[in-house]
Amino acid sequence: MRIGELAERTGAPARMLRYYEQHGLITAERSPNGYRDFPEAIVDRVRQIRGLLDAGVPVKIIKQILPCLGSPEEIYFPVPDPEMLAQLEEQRDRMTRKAECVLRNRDAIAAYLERVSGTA
Amino acid sequence: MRIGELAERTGAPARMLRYYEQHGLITAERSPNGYRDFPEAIVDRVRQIRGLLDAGVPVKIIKQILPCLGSPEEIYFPVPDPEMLAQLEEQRDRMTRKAECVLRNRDAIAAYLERVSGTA
DNA sequence: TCTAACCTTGACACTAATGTCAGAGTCCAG
DNA sequence: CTGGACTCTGACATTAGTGTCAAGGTTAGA
Repeated sequence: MRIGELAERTGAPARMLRYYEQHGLITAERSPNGYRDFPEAIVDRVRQIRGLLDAGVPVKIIKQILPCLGSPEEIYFPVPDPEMLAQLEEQRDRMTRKAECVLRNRDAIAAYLERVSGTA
Repeated sequence: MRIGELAERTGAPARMLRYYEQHGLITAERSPNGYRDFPEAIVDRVRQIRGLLDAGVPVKIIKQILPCLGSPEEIYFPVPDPEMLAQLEEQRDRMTRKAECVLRNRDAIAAYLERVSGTA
């Protein structure tokens, strides 16, 4: 599919799709006319990227962790570089803390809303 | 306490503390010499701010939700503005989705690490 | 008293993620 | 075959969060 359709289906502006491609988050074939040609599967990938971005995970990190997610059959398990493994472990723990923090504060908001609605 | 001590105790550079003050996330008295004078309680507040920022919550939102968290006895429950309540509800749901997304991807990383360590 | 360490404000720079616009090529539909 | 819709690249603008530096005031200690 072309970039317009992908944009429409994912909600990501075409500008961002080019940006993601430029930064190696997604790849696209090129039609003879130079237009990007995305495979169907890219839709989910873009949704995942958007989710991670929205969750505050920066592009650099997403690029690192994307290969570990989805389509595991595509992965070679290419003698995992120990440095990268360390980064992944750190990232995992970081995301744990991040989630905890978000949930803690969400609960605080929820509690506040409870109190207010109870008062009303 | 002065800004240097606060910076040291929170890990936030003094530059950022001024930034937070400028954006209304924290407040400080002023000593006669013009130096900021922070109360003890600000330490936790700054830690909370840092946590939220690290979790990808922008300053604007933090400013909105901070009054709802901590020290509830300080809050007047000032006829909660319905528009703000709506924003808070949206923020709560947003944070739920955010946490889910982060956890989902963290689990994917964890699973990957499991596989690799199992293979090793 | 002088120096070092602290504080002040203000300015400039940078990165990440986006928006937007310009100029040019492509393609379909009338 | 022409106009409108789509695509391409590239450049510039913007916002948030930070880093850093300059020029100056304050203060504590040798």
